[in-house]
Amino acid sequence: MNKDKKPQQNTILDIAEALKLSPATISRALNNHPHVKEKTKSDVLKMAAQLGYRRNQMASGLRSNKTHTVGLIVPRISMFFHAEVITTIQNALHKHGYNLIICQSNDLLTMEEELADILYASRVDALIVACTLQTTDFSHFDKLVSSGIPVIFYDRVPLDAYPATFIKGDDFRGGYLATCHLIETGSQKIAHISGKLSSNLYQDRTAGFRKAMEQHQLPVNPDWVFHQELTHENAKEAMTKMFSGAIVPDALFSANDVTAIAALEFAKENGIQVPRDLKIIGYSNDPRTSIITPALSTIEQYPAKVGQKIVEVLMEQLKNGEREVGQKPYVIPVDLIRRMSS
Amino acid sequence: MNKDKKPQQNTILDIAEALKLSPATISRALNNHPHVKEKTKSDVLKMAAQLGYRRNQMASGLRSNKTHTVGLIVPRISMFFHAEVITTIQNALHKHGYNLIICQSNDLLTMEEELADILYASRVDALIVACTLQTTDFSHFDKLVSSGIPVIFYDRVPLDAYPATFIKGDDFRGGYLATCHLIETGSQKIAHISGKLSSNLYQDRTAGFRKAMEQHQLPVNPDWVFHQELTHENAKEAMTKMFSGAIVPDALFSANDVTAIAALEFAKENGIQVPRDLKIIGYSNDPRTSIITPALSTIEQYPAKVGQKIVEVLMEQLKNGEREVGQKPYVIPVDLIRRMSS
DNA sequence: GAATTTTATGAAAACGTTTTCATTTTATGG
DNA sequence: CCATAAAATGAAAACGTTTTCATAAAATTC
Repeated sequence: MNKDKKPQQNTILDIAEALKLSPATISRALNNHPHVKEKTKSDVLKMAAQLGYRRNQMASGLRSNKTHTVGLIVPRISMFFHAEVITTIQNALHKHGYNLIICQSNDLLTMEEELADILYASRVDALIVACTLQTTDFSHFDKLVSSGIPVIFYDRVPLDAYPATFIKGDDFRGGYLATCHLIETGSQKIAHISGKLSSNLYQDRTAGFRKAMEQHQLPVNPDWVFHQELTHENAKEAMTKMFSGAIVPDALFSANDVTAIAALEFAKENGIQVPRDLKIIGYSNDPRTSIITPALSTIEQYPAKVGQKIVEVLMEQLKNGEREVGQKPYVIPVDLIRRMSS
Repeated sequence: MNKDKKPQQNTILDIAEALKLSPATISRALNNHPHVKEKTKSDVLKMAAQLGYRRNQMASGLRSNKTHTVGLIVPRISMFFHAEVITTIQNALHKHGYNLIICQSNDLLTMEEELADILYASRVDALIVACTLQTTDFSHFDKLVSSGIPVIFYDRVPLDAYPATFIKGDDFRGGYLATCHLIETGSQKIAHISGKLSSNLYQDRTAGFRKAMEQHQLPVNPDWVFHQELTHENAKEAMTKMFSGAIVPDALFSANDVTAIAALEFAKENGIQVPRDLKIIGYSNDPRTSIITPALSTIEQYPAKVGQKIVEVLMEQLKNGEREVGQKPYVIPVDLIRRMSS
């Protein structure tokens, strides 16, 4: 059909020819190299605009080993928190002239490994990762790290020392705040549904929970603490177990919103009044929590701030080349969102 | 720090040397070229694996004008429907060895234009687009189209003839089904909150609405039909207007779920019983609709099917090179999800 | 077994930049 | 105004593939 009219892209040579300059000078001008006259620079820029010139990323990347592309691995983009973080990252990177390749691991370790490999092969300039919940070994990122490619972990980060940068929410404080809130509103028999302790997220949230209980001299009933995959089904099962006992809890701190929602459903189905008989608080401020009846209290994680920080740190590292390794994680504050369920 | 131990990537030349073959043969073997002996192929593949060889995308792309990367422009990845479509697309493309660059227009036309430009410059092999609601002019995609790059529009597609491929939900049927359902459950005075008619989505959904009304010989009250941005606030305003009149509607078909939720909130706040006094149906089957009380009826759009179809059509076009232009849009069926609000 | 076709390989150019090194031009100081 | 330093430009190589064209090796035909 319209195969003939391929409007071939103008190259640096076209600009060179038009201005009677060498391609080398054009390249320097376009890259704002200090050794080129101001007048020449502006001439080149003008001509480039006039010819609709667009740098060929691949040629440029091949020669300079820079792709101007950042990789991102995330469990699932449909998770509200991640969607927000990604949006912020993308908009910020865009301003700095970087592209973003977003990949989903579907929370599978094998997928995460494969993606790390692919993104390494794609020669991304940097990598941003929110790990799988099962990721405890990080050797699949070694290649990147030892090639000097900045790797930034956020949200779900390695537990032990790993030569990369970490940005995380204040999960300990989140757990602490949530639990204190339940206590302050009069609860004493508090249950806790959390995730597998292989992830820093749940280690910290649970630690915050225990700290608050201890501080208020409240006992933690081991039968009311769950560490399992945080699915709807698992949460309902846990609720069933707890509410078939002789003594039942009067409050629940769920380490994510999905399980808090499941718990609320369970309560409704079983005639348990929320918040009168059972107070519930979740984690993440998922949009659903504000819509369900009664609206769920939860912990706000400020995804936009997380995204902002990631890009800030990233640009710093890309500029300075060398990064300080082994430093403390950057911690983004969290806040309590109080609603009708507590 | 660890600058010294950059483990440089092995190239095609390393394989060539190891096997005493020429780089040309290696390249052909890796690309499964017919003119290379089976034995040689397997030798090369084995050695490539052994050396941990990964093709340099940029070199390959520069020479062959293929990036093995597909661009995607979407209003917002946090919209449930789009998140699901993207996930499907990504997983499918991944199996075919393609990368996906996901970009968000934030529903801004200027952003969409800029992104089309950037992705063109990035030499993506194909482009997938869900337009902005304001996009009525599509000339910013002309460059891509006339360069022979497959462009696939989905969900929000151009209204008039444009030489590209379209994949859309059956919005007319969705509007029709929703309205018929309201009528069949006993409603007669049906209101309709829709979006701006600049988008095919709302043209079609509204057309379906009108068709159903006409077929059942019910009048459409023009004061009860709104064409506005489908935000929470606008919906509440519309509801206020309608329910301050002498006659009030007994059912509402909202063209998206956000406004259906807003309408439900309005009803709750004003003591209007749903579904007794007012039946409500939304559109898209957003996760929130099943969680709100009463659960909202809505229209399921099967985002996974949409994603699947997109990739199917895309791979077809990438393989065959030439695409059939000006053909009918591919239409993905929709279904009614009946819940408590109707 | 020579002539021809088919199959498999190699040499070298090409893709569009960036960058090193060399060279020319301009500015500076005495 | 010459010597020198500084600034601006150019020539050419390089990045790692793919691909055209040529050639060598193997298979086929008579």
